[in-house]
Amino acid sequence: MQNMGIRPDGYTMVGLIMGLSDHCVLRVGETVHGFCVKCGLILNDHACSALVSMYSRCKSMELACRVFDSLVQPDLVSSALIAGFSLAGDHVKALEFFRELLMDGGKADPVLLASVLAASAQLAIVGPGCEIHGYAIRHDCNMEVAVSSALIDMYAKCGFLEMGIKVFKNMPKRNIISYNTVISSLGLYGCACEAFQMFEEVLGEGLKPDETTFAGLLCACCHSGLVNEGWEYFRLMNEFGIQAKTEHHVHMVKLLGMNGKAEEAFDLIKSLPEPVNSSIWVHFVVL
DNA sequence: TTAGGGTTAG
Repeated sequence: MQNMGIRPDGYTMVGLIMGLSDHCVLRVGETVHGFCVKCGLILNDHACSALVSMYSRCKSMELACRVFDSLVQPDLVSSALIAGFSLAGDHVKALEFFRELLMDGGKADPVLLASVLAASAQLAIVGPGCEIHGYAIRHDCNMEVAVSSALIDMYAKCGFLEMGIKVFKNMPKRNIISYNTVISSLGLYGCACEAFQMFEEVLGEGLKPDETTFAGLLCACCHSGLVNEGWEYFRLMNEFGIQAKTEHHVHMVKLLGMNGKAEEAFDLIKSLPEPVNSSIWVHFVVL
């Protein structure tokens, strides 16, 4: 580009950084960032968020914090850093930072709320989740699909499935993620029939089930020992054009193995190509 | 005048 006499600007560099985020190429990301600094390119909040996000995805929180600390007006990039901590597995820090943001007079939008709710869910402590729920109600964004879905998951993971179901029932609009969340939650609590009903609702609503929907359904079958239903959903994936991944096979192997069908589980693993089945054998051996 | 951060599963 430079050879053609065209000078890359902030937009070009951010485009590059965003592309890198998905592949977690930390060294290249650092080079691009260094180039921006060297050329004196002014990066605004969107650009800095992209940088913070890129470093977070690479689990390089020190560098993410360094970008954040260099900001004159850090407020607008806080969300990226909070999401980053959560992504890097430091949920406690994500919640601490969120609290600090609010205490400093900052505001949280639905995207940030969904992110901190996910952090609370991972910690399985209902207190912060409830506080965030209250904040969402006060700021009139508890009905946002992402916020509600994160609330369902948070309540379910904290041991309050009923509360999660209540949130789900009050949702004015649902997407496949909301359904997936509730299907997985029901499955984990051993409520397979209710999870199956939810799946029927997905189809009735004209939504397209995805890999996660079936992972939730197979997990539900596994928790309730429903072998026939498990096979049914496993085969149904094909009809929806979804290829079974490792997690689907793991659920099936566990389901079969724990219900006296070790031979079927063995045959299922054997039918898989070499690199795929090696990670699944472990689950068979554990059984 | 284009560029950020988000919810399920694993």
